[in-house]
Amino acid sequence: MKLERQAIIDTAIALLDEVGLDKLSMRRLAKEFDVQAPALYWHFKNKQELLDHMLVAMSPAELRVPRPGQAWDDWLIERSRLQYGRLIKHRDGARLAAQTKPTEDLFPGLESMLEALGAAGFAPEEALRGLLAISSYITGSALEREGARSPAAEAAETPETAEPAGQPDGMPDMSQYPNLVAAVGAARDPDAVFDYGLNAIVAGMRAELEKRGK
Amino acid sequence: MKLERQAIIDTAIALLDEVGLDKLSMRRLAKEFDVQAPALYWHFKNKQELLDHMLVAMSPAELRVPRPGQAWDDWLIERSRLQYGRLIKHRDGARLAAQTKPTEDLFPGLESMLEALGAAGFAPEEALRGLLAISSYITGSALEREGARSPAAEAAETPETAEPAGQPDGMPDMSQYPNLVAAVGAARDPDAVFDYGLNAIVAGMRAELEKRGK
DNA sequence: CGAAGCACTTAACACTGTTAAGGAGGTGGG
DNA sequence: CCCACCTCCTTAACAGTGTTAAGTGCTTCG
Repeated sequence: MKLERQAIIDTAIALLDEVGLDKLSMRRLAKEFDVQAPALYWHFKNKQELLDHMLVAMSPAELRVPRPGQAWDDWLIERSRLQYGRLIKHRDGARLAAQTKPTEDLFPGLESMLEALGAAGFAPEEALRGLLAISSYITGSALEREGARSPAAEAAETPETAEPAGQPDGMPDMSQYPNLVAAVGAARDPDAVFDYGLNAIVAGMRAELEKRGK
Repeated sequence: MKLERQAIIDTAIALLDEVGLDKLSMRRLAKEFDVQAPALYWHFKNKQELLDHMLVAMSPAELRVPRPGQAWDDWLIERSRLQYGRLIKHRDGARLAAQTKPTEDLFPGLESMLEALGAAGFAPEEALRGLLAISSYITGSALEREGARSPAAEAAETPETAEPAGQPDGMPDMSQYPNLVAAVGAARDPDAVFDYGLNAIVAGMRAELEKRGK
């Protein structure tokens, strides 16, 4: 395989899916190209730069603008879902996003989105504020999702059938937490939780727009 | 200083503020106690366990329940702000939260909150869904905030030099991004951005409650 | 033919988390 | 009194990390 910038990025992403972020080392990545680790430093000045570009490669370039005739809120939700999907599609994708500061490669996409929202009636500051809130929410949700499992979901993992066996060691006494037990179902479907908050933020933006429209 | 579990956690947090997450090593922490690094492994089975407890120590134990007479939404917002504040108060606090899965130490707090929301009329699943969304939003926002700076704010400075063999982008020409430039002010005040999304999610919960109340 | 630059190698540095084995200090029991 | 035991820490070491410095073939060009 040829050793070029984009090839390295792609292979690194594939390797990330395979071994996870912790085991993704320069030496391990170099091995994928039958090359010594320092060779990578000719193409990237350090590991962080490589990670940055991996994240950019994961971020959707599509949907920077609504489809023809699509309402701004439908488009925003669709795009956010897509971005969320990209993050959780790759192993440790959110953790990667967490330790990577955004590069200026995102500027063009951001600009297009601001323009689209501007066409819908938003002032640039309003639009950016909404986009930032959504962006934070997306990475936070993806993070919580891949955090092995959310605490409530972990509680749900106790098989109902194991009840007579008593509490397995390490498992706390769930009867202390009746509300939590009753609520566990909500955490079972992380996509629903994500949509819930996403819709709320978009609704907030819509309210702002309507109020100002009057 | 005595070498006890809680003392280690507290010192580790202080050290985190001082040197940052990347430089927070077991050897460095041990030095704070005039002790060799492996001594810490008598108190914690590994570094991750220590990190977990650091995060718990940062999470607010107060406000698990509304003040007397306080409306549920005011309480929820206040508590969320508090938690957000705790995260950004410590250096790399959000990054720490990002690489730490929640432990069951959070169960009691969660249970109290579910109970409080239940008293306000929420079904357990609704309440948990809202809390999870808010929690995601908090860590995501804190993360984005400490990510040095938001992309737009970064655009405001830009003392960068050109890349060697990179894309022909060269120096970012900000005039290409008029909307972004116009919106930069919104990113200047991250607290306002945070409040914006937080209010939106809480408003979503309120709407759900009112709809069901009719 | 020689210079220049690219793309890589080998060797090494300064770290990291973590384990194994052992030793000092105190406590309790026979 | 002495030996065993437990707690808490030490020293030594392992396997691995990101990263830099110096050197080596290879291609391309003047």
